[in-house]
Amino acid sequence: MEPSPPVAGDLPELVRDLPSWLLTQTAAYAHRLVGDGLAEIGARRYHYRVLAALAEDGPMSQADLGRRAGIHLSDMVATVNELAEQGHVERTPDPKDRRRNVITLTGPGQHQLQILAHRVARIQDDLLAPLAPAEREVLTDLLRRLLAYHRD
Amino acid sequence: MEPSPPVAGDLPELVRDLPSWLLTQTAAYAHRLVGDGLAEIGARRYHYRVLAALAEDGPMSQADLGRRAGIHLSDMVATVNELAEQGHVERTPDPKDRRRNVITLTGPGQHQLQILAHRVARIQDDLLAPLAPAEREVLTDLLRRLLAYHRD
DNA sequence: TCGGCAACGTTAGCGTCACCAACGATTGCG
DNA sequence: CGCAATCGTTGGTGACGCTAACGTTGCCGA
Repeated sequence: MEPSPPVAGDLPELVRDLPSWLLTQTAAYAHRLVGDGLAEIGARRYHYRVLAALAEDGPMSQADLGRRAGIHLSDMVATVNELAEQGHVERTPDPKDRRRNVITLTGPGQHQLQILAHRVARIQDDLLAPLAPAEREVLTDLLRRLLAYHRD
Repeated sequence: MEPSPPVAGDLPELVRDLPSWLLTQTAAYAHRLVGDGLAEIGARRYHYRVLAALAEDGPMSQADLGRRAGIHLSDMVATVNELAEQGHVERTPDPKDRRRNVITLTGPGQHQLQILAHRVARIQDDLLAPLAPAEREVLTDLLRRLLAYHRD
């Protein structure tokens, strides 16, 4: 379902300790944990992002939603299709602007978001299992700063 | 050349602060930095890993090399092809075992490895730019522990 | 000694993720 | 009023790591 992370147990020294290597490897595990965890209940990462955005900001056009959730416009089509099929969102034409679809979170969608959020939270715990609470704080803080820096 | 990292400037709260999100996002930037940096001189990540493995352990079969560098057997074909075309490795049939190719690092290959290693080191610096030396240590330590844990 | 199993290298193809290009339909600005 | 921009949609790209299949070659036990 998800590609496994690279099995590299013990790479060359010149690679093993590179921060970029450590980052991409741990990210691969994180990615798989989340992907598998969501797949178990028939969901995807994109679903979670979209539902979260809708819950926080209310109904909006497909394009706005994509921007809000960091999902490419052309990938929104399938994502909204899937969520609509599952009954978690509704896609209705905007009468005020007939180019647009308005995407609305349904009741079941709100419930699904809770389920996904709960599951995702548990996965974070699995991910950070070997770290003490204070260390988890340190890690997320460092990553947040790195991310902010590179986002410019 | 490389897919850009997700542009998500300001995702929903339910996503923004997840460790798995921070990890995969920073990893995406790291990945792109390295990929772009190597592409500028006509190299790939795989090239660096293969050359590093050869430099450390000497000539070996294509399969062993793949295992050592954490590269799938079926991806080794193209990788070795490219490196051989560039004259950085040599692929010779093993007279002792005619199933095998023995891959050898050439002189120019050693030189190329130095170039790549230097470039990669500079990229690590770009990546960690916003962090103080001590913080960099903390980050790599935490990541190393995460990785060791999930590798089981 | 030889029959079958295992390893090697190779080709082909998949699935995910994020992307780009192009298109018709619609809107809104100058 | 016409032209540019936006919206949703389709189809395709490229990197990455994977699986499946196949012919060749080596090895080991009966």
